Amino acid sequence: MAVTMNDVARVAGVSLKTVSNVINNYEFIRPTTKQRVLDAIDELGYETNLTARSLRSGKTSMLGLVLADLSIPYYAELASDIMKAAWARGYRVLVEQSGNEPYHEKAALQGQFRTLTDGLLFIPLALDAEQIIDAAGKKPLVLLGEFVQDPRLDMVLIQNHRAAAAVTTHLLAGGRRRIAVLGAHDGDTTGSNGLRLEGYRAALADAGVAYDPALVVGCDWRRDGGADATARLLDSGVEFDAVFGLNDALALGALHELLVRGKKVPEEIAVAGFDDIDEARFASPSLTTVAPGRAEIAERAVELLINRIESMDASPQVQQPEAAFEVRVRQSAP
Amino acid sequence: MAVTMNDVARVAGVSLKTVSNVINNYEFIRPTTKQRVLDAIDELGYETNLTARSLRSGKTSMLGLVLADLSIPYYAELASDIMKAAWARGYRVLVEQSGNEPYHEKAALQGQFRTLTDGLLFIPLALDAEQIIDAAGKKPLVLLGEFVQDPRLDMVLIQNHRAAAAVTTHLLAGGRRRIAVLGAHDGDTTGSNGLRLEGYRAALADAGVAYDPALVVGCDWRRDGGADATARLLDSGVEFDAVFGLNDALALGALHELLVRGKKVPEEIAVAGFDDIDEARFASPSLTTVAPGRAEIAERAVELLINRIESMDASPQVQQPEAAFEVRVRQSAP
DNA sequence: CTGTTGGCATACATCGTTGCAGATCAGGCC
DNA sequence: GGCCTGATCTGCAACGATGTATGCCAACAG
Repeated sequence: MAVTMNDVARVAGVSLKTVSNVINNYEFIRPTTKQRVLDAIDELGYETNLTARSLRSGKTSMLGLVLADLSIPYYAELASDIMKAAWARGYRVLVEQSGNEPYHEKAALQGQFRTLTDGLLFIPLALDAEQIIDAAGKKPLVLLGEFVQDPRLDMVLIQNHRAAAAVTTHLLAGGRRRIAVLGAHDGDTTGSNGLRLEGYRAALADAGVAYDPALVVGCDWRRDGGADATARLLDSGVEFDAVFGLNDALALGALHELLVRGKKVPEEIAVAGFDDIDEARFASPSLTTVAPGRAEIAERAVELLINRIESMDASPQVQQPEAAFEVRVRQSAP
Repeated sequence: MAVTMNDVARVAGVSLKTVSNVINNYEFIRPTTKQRVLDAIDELGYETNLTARSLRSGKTSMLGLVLADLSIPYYAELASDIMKAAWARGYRVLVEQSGNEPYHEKAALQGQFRTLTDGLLFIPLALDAEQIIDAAGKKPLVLLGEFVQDPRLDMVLIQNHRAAAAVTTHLLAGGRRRIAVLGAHDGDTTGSNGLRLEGYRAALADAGVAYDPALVVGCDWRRDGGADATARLLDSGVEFDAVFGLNDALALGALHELLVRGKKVPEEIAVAGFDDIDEARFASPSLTTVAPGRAEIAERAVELLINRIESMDASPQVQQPEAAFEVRVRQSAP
């Protein structure tokens, strides 16, 4: 039913392969022939069947992207950047939502899904490095966001530790001494939660402020997690003059809860987050946070992955570039 | 290099076609044979090459989704729902960002991209019905969100008019009489902007409140558009006691600007939006808005599209189901 | 006139599957 | 025994493109 190269060839009066050559910009084609083919393509409305091309060439020109859920703003914004970066290089992106479940993450790493892509960008949340290495096939894989960090894997690093320290230092500079942390448990040292918590502790130590585990509250990295944790903190009677949400969703949830409880932000309690999602600028008060270099992360990750794809053999050396971060000071913690 | 059915067949000691039959759950296979094949698949780590299957079968089991940008929360949340609905039916979703540009929208409708999908979900922003019909190929197409509405096209309808009227009525019931509208120009009657504006006017008329064009401010449907428009409104000296953002981003932008300017919300000025994005619940004050039935829209659209795909010939009748809406009353306009 | 070169076009095999049309074989029935 | 039925398995030809090898012809050198 669809128009094929064969049809075009017949109309143009050339062989099928010549049509293929025209489409692929083969050098040695007489201009007149080329024009005849192009006219035929136009006339018939021919479009190359990418499926067939993929089968023959072994490349799909698609990248897989595995993340928890697009309804989470940080991932959505990152996905948007990634798609633009990939597009600019002639690749499309096939998104797979893992829902943060190990089962789905593993399925995405192994599953048939992989046969549709030339390589995979993966934001691991539930699996650890060992499991990822076990599950991953031989196709190129680049990790993002480093809940996981491992010398055997390509990844683009967020400077969790230093960025978190920078935010904490900013809060300390504002005179805050009792800074609550939302989204980690006392003792976490790995993953984004652990690294950010460590950054926080390092900043405290630098400033000579004591670390109080009572100020550290674990919860889901979502708005309602942040709100709940803040409520618990307030109810517990622990004193604090600032809240550091380990991501913006947590901070925004905290902000909401504080305002509901009649606390003045930032006068009584300052609030800071991590990620600089769009929403942070428009919260009331606007949210102080740290931008982890999202666009740069997307760009680097896509670039790294495509390099791996297009030169499979070369450079077996693992790469782990770091993105630059920047503290964005706004009203919630001036 | 990759393991193929042929390899599996050799190991299992059966024909290639039998392997295929096992994979496709062909009925008449001796259990022992089936087991032998499954064992071989396991042993070799065979995975079906979906590209080859697509070529042979003519189906890709992928749906295209064209929207402006995933960094816009409403689209991201809708995309997430659509992907889940599609997944549940054995389809994947290939997202294409149009950036709200006619050129990109047209490319997405026609381009080679379509050869990778069995059908398309399309949220048109820049093209009108005529252009869409011209550009679209013969593959199934379902429109969402109806900036465009046309009897020749399948689509899932948002009840723009009635939902906007309901929100307006809610504001009126709260005693507001000077309700500013952000995101439409006086006189708009088509598209989401026009339909929502008409709903607003209808509600005013019902309540016997005069319509004042000075209260209607056009702008980009984004947070900063809403903030700017609100600033202009305040500066212009026009009196108003409520703001109705034609989507939540506008309303949140307005909310932000009002608070920055020291206005009390909702005491002095009430704010309401449209979409019920996640963020609305966690704004401070939380945002009154109308939920257009996002999950239902996603579900219906995917269902409709897949029905079209799987029975191309049947039911040439255009379908345009309507999703149920619901006003969500929160603090910004109690 | 023959041999070589280079531009241009073609034929054929092939990528990994699935649809179609048998082939084979055991069991049941007359 | 011959024939039919239905379960089980197989071979061949596609799907629509591209890589490789090669053919053909004009131009040009010897």
